[in-house]
Amino acid sequence: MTFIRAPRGTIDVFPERPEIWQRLEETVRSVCRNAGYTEIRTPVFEHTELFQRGVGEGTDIVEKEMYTFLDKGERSITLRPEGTAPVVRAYLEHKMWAGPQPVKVYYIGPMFRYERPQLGRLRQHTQFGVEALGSSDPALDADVISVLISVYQSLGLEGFVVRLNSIGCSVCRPRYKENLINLLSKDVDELCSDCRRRLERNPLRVLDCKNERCKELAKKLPPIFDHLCEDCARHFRGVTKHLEALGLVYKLDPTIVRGLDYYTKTVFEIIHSGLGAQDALGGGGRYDGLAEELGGTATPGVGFAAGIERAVQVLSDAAGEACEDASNIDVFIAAMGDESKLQAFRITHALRKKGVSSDIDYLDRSLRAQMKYANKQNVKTVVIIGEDELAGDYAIVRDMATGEQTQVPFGNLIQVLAQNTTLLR
RNA sequence: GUAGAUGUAGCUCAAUGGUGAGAGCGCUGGACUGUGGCUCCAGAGGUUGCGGGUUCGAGCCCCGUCAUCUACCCCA
Repeated sequence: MTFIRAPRGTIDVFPERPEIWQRLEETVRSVCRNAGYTEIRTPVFEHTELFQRGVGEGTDIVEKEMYTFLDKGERSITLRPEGTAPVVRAYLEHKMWAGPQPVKVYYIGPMFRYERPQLGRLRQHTQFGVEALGSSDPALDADVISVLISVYQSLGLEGFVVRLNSIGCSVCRPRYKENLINLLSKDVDELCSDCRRRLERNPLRVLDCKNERCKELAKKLPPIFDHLCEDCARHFRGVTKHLEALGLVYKLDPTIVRGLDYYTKTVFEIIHSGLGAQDALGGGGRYDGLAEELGGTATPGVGFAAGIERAVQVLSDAAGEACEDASNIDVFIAAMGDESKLQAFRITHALRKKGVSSDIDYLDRSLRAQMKYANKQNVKTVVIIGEDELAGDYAIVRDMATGEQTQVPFGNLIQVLAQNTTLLR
């Protein structure tokens, strides 16, 4: 019988990491609340069609990365690979367009993609994100971007860069693509094999190829900024104007494209050098055509998604081993003998009711071993109870930092420990 | 889907094709019948990922397979 391991591309979060996760999630919630976003929780699985239509048939996500299966009712179900399409689905399904606009929501939850795992890439990972629906105001694009930045700033993270681009709309993007194809087709033989494929499927991707020769050719190509239609150009100027009004630093980058079909106009990424090849902490953009694509009323929207695991990675690198010595409990009660142990059990539970975290030995260990254990747990105060103490109606309270011990009558013990603990905290 | 690297104790790693596969850390116990950290002693813990092959003999060489890591494609 072989041992069952976690499936490929999944992880257990447990050593010191949960603390970073909690801090991150709390920060996301408070920053979002502060900016007027309310939480939305959508299902972890949806009808496969939602992603086929929303994310796009030609995308890698839909083409080869979805966890899709038939349920017992023969429905095709897919574990959500991303959060935007489900949120837009919920917006349409609950007729949120009939209420006050814009609708600003945020989410935190697991996403699933069937990929080969590597640094910063898992099959189940967690994203937080926001979506703002019902307005095409460029100020809203800037609002969304500012939330993303604020989360990392609030966490004290440094060294991230925001990259910004516009990929136009259904009017100007096809024209630009056509232009690229014309310009590149005479150099087809010089492109790498990937780019030759890209030229047919998504010419914009040639712009951010890592191949040296392709980069040279890409440099000669005109940036998309020069080819935006009047509407898109004006919108883009609006976004940069609002970012600058907040003093937010960004880098214009005509090479960023995005892997999902629904993006229009604004697209952006936030990257960090400590992440390896997958250097994006998060990314997003505007998706003015998505609601209609899903069969609903036309509704503009803008949002982003960011990876929790990736943020945890850079945060824990930054923190180093600083947060190692946190203890789980305030007071450990070491006891010898059946009667003392029963007394210790009572005291432990009485302490917990007072808000003092406390625990006892469950392995019938010697006093020495119990002390050793308490020390390993970084407990600040140990209470010692044996026959002598029971007979004398007191307990020994030991301060583990100084080694000082005092005798405290059982009658005062709870109160003394409670006071002690608040002082030590 | 493709490529490379790596699989030996709980962890990090040793071991020219040759005796019974070792060390450090960790864990448990003891020296100290009732007092942690330091020190010393002892103990537990291994199908060398799995399956074949070559060989008198394989942890080591060969083939296959699985897993992990990193990278490509692409993305959080």
